[in-house]
Amino acid sequence: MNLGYACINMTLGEEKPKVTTNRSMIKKTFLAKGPEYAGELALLNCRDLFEILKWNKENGIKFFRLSSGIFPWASEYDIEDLPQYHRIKTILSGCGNYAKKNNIRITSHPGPFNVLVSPREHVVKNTITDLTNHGKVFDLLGLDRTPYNKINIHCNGVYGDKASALNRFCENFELLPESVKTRLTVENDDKASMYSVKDLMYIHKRTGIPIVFDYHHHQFCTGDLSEQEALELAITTWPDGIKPVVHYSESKSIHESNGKVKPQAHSDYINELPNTYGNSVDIMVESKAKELSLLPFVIH
DNA sequence: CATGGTCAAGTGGCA
DNA sequence: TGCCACTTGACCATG
Repeated sequence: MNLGYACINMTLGEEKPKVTTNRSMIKKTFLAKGPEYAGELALLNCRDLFEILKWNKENGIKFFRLSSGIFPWASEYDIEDLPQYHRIKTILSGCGNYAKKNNIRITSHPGPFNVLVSPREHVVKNTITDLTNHGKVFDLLGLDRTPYNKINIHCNGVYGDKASALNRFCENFELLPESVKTRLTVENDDKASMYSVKDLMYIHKRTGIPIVFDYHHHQFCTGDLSEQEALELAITTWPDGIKPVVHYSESKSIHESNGKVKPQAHSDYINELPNTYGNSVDIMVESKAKELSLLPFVIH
């Protein structure tokens, strides 16, 4: 079992200059400076990715979620056309080799704007663009084309007709490139009206993609399954030889005894690890304090 | 140099 | 109707 954290390393983020893979810019700046400047930021982001991977190795952390912001404004240009492309390619290749050599699992979680179930054509088109860029970056890293290196999304929409939406997911899945289809996973939601693990089984049966079980979300959208039932149903969707991933976080409102905070909000730290009921999984911990929150649980 | 207002994208839920 | 939360705070104009 490996514990992972998402996108940001707080420790390195406090160094000067700070180590981060999230350099970006507002639209106005992108329009003024163009993809060339985006490439400069991407190059720095990629260099810092290597620093974070080294930190992870030195601190016994073998699971990390890559930021979706590593290439700012990636939807507006082709990564291959950046003037820094060859340098970026070399660096990412080095990052991927380093991760593989040290058994660091890298995954990603593209944002809520990715809506493969949308009835609106331009939304699906934008989704395909963003997911394709994630697949490209994973290919540049030389990561496996399997859900070991997953690109994980939510459905992100119901439109009052879940069955139709699920169908659109499966139809639009076929429009994705192999770099994405081979890595894509889908995660249960944190709203009762949305998709439980049970709902997502329809997608798994039609496309074969695995389901990521989120413990925290499950509390708000059970699909009438117990935690153990939902977890183990999700686990059945993973291919042989690839350890399933689960997401774990604790409720901020419980940590702070504050009823005003939405129960869905994540806490800074975690008090415990989830019950895996004896199953072997990798656990992505989603907490505000990032790597700091999992250090107490990491065995060196 | 610190700080606060503002920031690409889609959707659902809530005041 | 408008804000917030979600993958993740970070950018940048102003003082």
